[in-house]
Amino acid sequence: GSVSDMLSRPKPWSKLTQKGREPFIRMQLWLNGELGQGVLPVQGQQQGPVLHSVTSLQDPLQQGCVSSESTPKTSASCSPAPESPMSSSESVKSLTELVQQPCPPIEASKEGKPPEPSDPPASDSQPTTPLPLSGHSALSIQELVAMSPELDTYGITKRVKEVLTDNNLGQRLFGETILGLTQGSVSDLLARPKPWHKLSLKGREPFVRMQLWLNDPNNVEKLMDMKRMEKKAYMKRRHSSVSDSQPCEPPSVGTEYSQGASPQPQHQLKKPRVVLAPEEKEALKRAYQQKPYPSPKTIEDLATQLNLKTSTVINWFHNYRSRIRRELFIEEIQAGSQGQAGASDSPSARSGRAAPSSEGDSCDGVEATEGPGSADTEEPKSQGEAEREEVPRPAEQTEPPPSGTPGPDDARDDDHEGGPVEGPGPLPSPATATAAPAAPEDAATSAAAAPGEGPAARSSAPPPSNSSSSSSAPRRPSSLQSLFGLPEAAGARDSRDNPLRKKKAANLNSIIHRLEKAASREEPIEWEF
DNA sequence: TTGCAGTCAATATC
DNA sequence: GATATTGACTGCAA
Repeated sequence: GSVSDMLSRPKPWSKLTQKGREPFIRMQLWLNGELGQGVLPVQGQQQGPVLHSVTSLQDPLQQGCVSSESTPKTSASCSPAPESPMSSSESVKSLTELVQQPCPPIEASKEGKPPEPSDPPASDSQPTTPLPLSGHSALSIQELVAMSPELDTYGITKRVKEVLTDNNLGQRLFGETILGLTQGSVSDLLARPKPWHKLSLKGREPFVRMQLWLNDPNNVEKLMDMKRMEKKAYMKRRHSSVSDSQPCEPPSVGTEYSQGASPQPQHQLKKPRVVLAPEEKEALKRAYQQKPYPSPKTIEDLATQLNLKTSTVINWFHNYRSRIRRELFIEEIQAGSQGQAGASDSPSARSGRAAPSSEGDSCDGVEATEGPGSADTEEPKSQGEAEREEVPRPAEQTEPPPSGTPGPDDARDDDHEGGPVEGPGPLPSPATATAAPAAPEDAATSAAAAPGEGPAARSSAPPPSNSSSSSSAPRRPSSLQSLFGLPEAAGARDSRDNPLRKKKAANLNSIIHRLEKAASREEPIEWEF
């Protein structure tokens, strides 16, 4: 409990008593690998211990050791520089410099063959995950991450994208070689980087790796070499398989399967990927608009109505929530850059242009369509998707309770009280649902059940007409605005704003949900919106 | 138990 | 062929 508390709500150093500082010193030492068994007598070390490992880290990096010289696996070539005692602040500072060091022009040099990205997770004593490109030992990426200053994730990804495209390097290669991630993850990461402060330690790792890679003067050259080698290997394989007449390509799955004889295990076990039909997605989205946090009952109902597995529905909600959140992050960065306000985030914000990952569908089609700044960056491609998504805006339905009532339950239907969800059959019309905020379940599931239904009708339908409705309608935008620091300007009603508003509203629901949870805990909490 | 972050990997799209 | 999307999974924290 203490640990949890300390990790989530650390006090500033200056406010800590001598005793209170102790755990932090221990943590710092532990991060540096200097605290082995936890038996360190810390008393009186307020000055902060020496962080040798950090100092040893930077040298390899600065010396271009990030990726070892040609003979890969020999970490020897990059032996860390001699340690020099350094105070923690000094260490951190130099690390900061290291990681933030501007990225030098990319050019080529010679190759270092990266160790396979699939480094096994390390154990405690042998600090973990070596930097992919590096042969150098001493440093674990975790250490670097832990000590790393705030990085401009957006800027980093932007630069990485530039370098990759400029040099015609693929995400797959980059991901597998440098980050130890798959192509899809890389794509996602590059398109939708989260702000540094929203990232967990693990989530920061790829960014630190990218930064290090950017700082490596030979980065491109090394990747190029990798590429060449891959190609060679590929050709080789090809040739050999051709000459063997029996290509090693996977046998047609279909035939394999039909053979009852020896059903091949590996393949068999693979579950086919579920692909949700557009109507199903629409229905789920509608349900989400109603309830971002549906109760198990609602989920089940949804699953039944859509003929999906409940786990699929659950997963869908998880993914959707989390992706919506991410969309918001980017928008914060894009939109908030000037309005310091919401921007909260990393300095990254500055670069106004965003490479908005156009995915129309992915997150509600929510992206980009905001009015002011982004009009020009708009991607027509997603239009269609976004368009069809005139779903009711979540906020309209799940508006935050005007007063501190139990209202927030709006965002989550814990109890399913309202619940005449039943009947997979003809469901209550969406309009009904909307009009009856009191029966959230109903709303959610009915939303699912009426995919084709004109959402417009609903969106235009009077919002939960409670007393505040009339005033709240116009008011809502502004509250959102203050929450997110995003301009909701004039055209608020303009349909073009819909996606953005929906997204914001959805997030608002989520916040409400969390607030609600927090409220029940009665602990002081710092909220970050 | 629930929600989330991070990721994989199949599939869709460019 | 490269990149984007997205359902599923793992591990962790509350």
